[in-house]
Amino acid sequence: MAEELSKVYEPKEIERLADEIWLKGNYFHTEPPAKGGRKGHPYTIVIPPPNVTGALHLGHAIDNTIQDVLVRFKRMQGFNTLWMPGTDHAGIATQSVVEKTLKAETGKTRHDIGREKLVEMIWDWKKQYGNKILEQLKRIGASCDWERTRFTLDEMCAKAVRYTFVNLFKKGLIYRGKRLVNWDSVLQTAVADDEVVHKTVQGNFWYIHYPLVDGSGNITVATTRPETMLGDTAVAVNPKDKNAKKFVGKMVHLPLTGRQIPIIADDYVKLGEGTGFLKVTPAHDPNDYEIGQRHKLEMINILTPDGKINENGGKYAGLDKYKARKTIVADLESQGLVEKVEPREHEVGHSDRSGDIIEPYLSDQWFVKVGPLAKEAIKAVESGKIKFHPERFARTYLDWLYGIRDWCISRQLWWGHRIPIWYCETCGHNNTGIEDPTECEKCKSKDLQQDPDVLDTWFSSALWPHSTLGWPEQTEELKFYYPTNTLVTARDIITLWVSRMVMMGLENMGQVPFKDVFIHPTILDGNGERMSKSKGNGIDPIDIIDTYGADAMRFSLCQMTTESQDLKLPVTKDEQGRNISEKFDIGRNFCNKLWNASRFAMMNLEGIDFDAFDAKKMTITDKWILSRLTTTVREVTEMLDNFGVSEPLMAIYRFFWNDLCNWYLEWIKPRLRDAEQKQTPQNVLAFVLDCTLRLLHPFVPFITEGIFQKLNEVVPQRGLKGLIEFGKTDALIIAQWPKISDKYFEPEIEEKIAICQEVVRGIREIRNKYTVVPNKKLTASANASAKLSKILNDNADLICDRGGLDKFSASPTEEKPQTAAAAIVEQIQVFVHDIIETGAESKRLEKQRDEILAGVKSNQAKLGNENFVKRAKPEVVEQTKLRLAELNEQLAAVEKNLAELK
RNA sequence: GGGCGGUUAGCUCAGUUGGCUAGAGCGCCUGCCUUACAAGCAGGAUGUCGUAGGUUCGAGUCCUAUACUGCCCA
Repeated sequence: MAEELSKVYEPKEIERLADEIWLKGNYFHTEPPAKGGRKGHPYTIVIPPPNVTGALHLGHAIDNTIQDVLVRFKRMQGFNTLWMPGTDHAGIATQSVVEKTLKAETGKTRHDIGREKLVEMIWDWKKQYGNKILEQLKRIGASCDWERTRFTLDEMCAKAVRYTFVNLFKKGLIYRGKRLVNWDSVLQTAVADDEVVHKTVQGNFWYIHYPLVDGSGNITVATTRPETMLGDTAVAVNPKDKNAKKFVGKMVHLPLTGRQIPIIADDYVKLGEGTGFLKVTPAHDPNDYEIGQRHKLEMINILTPDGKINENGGKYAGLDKYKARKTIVADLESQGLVEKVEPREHEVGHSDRSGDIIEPYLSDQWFVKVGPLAKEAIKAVESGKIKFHPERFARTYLDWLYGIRDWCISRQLWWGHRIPIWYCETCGHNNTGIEDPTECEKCKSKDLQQDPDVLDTWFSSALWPHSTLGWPEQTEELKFYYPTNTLVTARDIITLWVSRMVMMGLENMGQVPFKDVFIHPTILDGNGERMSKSKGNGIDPIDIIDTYGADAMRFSLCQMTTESQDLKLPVTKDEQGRNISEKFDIGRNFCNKLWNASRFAMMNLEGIDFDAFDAKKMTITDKWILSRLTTTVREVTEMLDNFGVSEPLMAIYRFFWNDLCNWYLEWIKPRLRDAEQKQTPQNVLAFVLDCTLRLLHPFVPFITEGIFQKLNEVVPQRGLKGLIEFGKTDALIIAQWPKISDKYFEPEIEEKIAICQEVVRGIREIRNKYTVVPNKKLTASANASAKLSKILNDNADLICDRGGLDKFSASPTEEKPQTAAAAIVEQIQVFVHDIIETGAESKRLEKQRDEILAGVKSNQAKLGNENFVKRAKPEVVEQTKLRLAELNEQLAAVEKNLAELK
C-alpha cells in the first residue's frame, strides 16, 4: 500500500484522480427534494457570473475559492447544496471584442454588415470562447452544478427579463425621457454612471470675453471646454456676488454664433471661483442641465452621436470635437476675445470600455424609476434581513442607495436583450407585452417598429438569483433554493450588482435574494496596484496551478483572506517568463507536509483492526491529541459559520503541523513498532488523520480527496470503536463534517503535555547551544514542586523520547550536578548533565536573567503604583502579583545556578 | 469635494470587549540529508506598533489632529 504513495506530493496526478471521482459520483449536482433530491435544509450560492469575454485572473480565483469553501463545508454538513454557475453576456465588452476582430480582419464596421449578421458573429464567438472560463473554474476545483450552467442571454434568463420589463413598465416604473446621459461617441451608446471612470487630466482654462449687448463692455467666462460655447444658452452668476449681480437681466452676444443669451442668477455658481461668470450649456453638462431646468433655458445639442459638431454649430458643423476646439479658440483669439489661457488639471469622465472621453449628451433613453425599489432595498439591509460581512460594507451599499438616481437602462448596442417596446408608427403609442405584439393595442395599426436598443447588462444580471432558478415559472428549484444564502463578491460590485439584485429580487419575488453578502479582499500586486491586463502585472491562476498545484493556490489565497486587508502579492517571473508569486510557497509546503504525514500514516497502519481498539488502553498522548482535535473541530466549525476563511484554516494548520506532526506522530513511533501496543495508536492516528482531511477538504479538496481514497483502501473502517464513528463514505466530498463531543476536551491533560513540551524545549535549547549531535543521548534531571515532579516523572518517557535523553527524573530536592547545564522553564529547573562549559553557560544564564529581570521590574512598577492597585480590576491585580511571584522564583533559580558556576 | 479603509519584524499579514515580555508564514542566522517529509527537523535573532497630542492606573487597541497610501462616490 505504502509504496503507492510517491515521496513528493505531485498535484497533477491527484487533481486528475479527485476530478474523476467527483465526476463519476456526480456529486456537484443536486435536485430539490420534490424532484428526488436530498432532504434537509437548502444551501444556495449563485456565482457572480464572469464576463464571457474575460480571462480568469486571481480575482476570480479568490472569489470562487471562497465560494467553494462555503459550498463544500455546507455540503459536508448535510445541506442540500446548490452552487449555480454561469456567465454574463457583458453587452459592450463582448460586442466590442467582436467588432474589433471584424475591423481587423475585414476593415468593416458593424453598420456595414448589419445587425443580424453581427449578432450571429457574436454568438459564434461566444460558442467558441465562452466556455473557456468555465473550464478554468473547473481547474481550481469549483464544485458548481455544471448541469445547470446559465447564461444571461439564454432562454430562461431572457424570459425573466421580459417579464420584469413588462411588469415594471405597467407599474409605471419604466419610462422614456430625454435626458443627459454619459455618451461614448466611439461605441455610440449611452453608458451607466458606473461605467465612467474619472481621471485627472492636464488641460487648459480658457478665459473668454462675451460682449454685453448694451455695449457697456464684456464679461468674462472661464472654461475647460471652449467648444461647448456653441450650445450656451445663458451665463449664470451667484446672486450674492456683489460685483456680478448687477449684470443679472442683461444680455450678452454669444461670440461666433450671432445669438444673444441672458445673464441669470443661480446659487450653483460658487463664490470666489473662476471669474464669477459661468457659461451655461444645458445640453452638455450635468450641472448646467440642472440650472437649465430651474430657469427653463433652451437646450441646444451641438453634437452628433459620433462626436462631431452638428448643424446647430453653424460653420463648425462636421468638425470633430477636438478639431472644433482648436478652430473655435483660434477664431476667438483672432477676434480678441480670449483674455488668457491657464494650464489646469481637471477631472474628466472616460469610458471604461472604449477609453474615450465621455460626453454628457441629450438623447432619448429608457429609465427605471428606482426610488420605490431602492426604498425596499434599503429596508432589507437596515432591518438585518441581509447582512454584510465585514459589516462596514453595509454603509457603501446604503449610502449609494440613499443617493440613487434613476437608472438609464437602454444601450445603443446590438448584443443584449432587445427592449420589448414597439412604437406604433400610426398613433405613436408604446406597446409592450410578454408576447411580441402584432398590432397596436390602441389603434390596431399593424405598423409597429421595435425599439432598436438593448437593455443594460446589469438589468439581466440583477435577476440572476431568481432567473437562474426558473422564475417566472414556479419551479421546484425556485421554491426550494430561493432565497439563496450567501453572495460572495468584491467590494466594487456592491453598488453595481448587489444593490440591483436586492431591488429586483424584492420586486419580483417579494423576498431578498440572499441573506449574507461576503465581501472579500481585492488582489493587488507588490506595489499595491490592482492587477490588470494593460498594466501587465496580472497573474493567471492557471500558471499558479501549473507551478504549485490547485490546492496550494487555494490554501495560500484562503490563508491570506482576512477581514480588513486587501491582498498584496509581490509578482515575480518564472523561467518561462510567467507572472507568479512566492506567496504561494506556504500552500505548496503545506500540501507536501500533508502528503508526507499521510504517507507516514499509511506506512504504519498495516494490520490495523477497528475492532481491536480498546479505549481503556489509550495513553495520555492519545487522549491529548483527541482533546486538541476536539477543540480544533469546534473552533473551525464556528469560524466557518461566521465567514472566517483564514482563521479556521490556520487553526487546522496549527493543529496538523504543530500538534499532530511535531509531537503526536513522533511520540507514537515506538508504540507503532510494538505489535502488542500498536492497535491503539493506529486507530487513533487513522481517526485523527481522517478528521483532519474532513476539516481541510473545503480548502484543499483535491489532495484531501486523493488521500481519503487511499485511506479507504488501507483502512476501510475508521473511528474509535465505542467512542466516535462517522461511518463509511465513498468520497470525502460527501463525507460527514466531523462533530466531536466536548467530553473529549481534557484541559488537565493538555496542561500536563504542555509542561512536558516546555521541558523538552529547554533541553533542546541547551543541546543546540552546546551543539550536541542529534543522536547522542544525554541524561537530565529536574527540580520542581512535588506536583510538577509527579507530572514529569509520570511522563518521563515522553520527555526522554523528544529530548534525546536516556534518563530523566524530577523531585523537589533535586540538586544541580556540578557538570550540568541548567534551563529554567517556568517553575522548573532542568539540569542537562555532563555538557557544561562555564563561559557559555554563564552567558546563557545571564541573558535569561536579564529577560526575567525586565519582567520583574515592569510588574513591580505596576504594583508600586497606588492607582493601579486601587483602580485596576481585582483579577488583573491578582494576576500581576502571581506573575511577579513566579518571575521572582525564576530569578532566584537562575541566580542560584549562576552563583554555582563561579 | 464627500465616504470607507490601510500604515505592526526585511516581505505578506494576525492582534477579540484596553491588561502577562506584541504573534504567524516567508526570508535571515546556527546545527542537522535522524528509515513520512531538505517543499523537512531542532534552535535563534529581528519591532520608537506612521507622526503629534489626549483620555486612562494602564493604549498597537479608545478620542482628536496630521502625514503618506489605496478604493468607492460626486
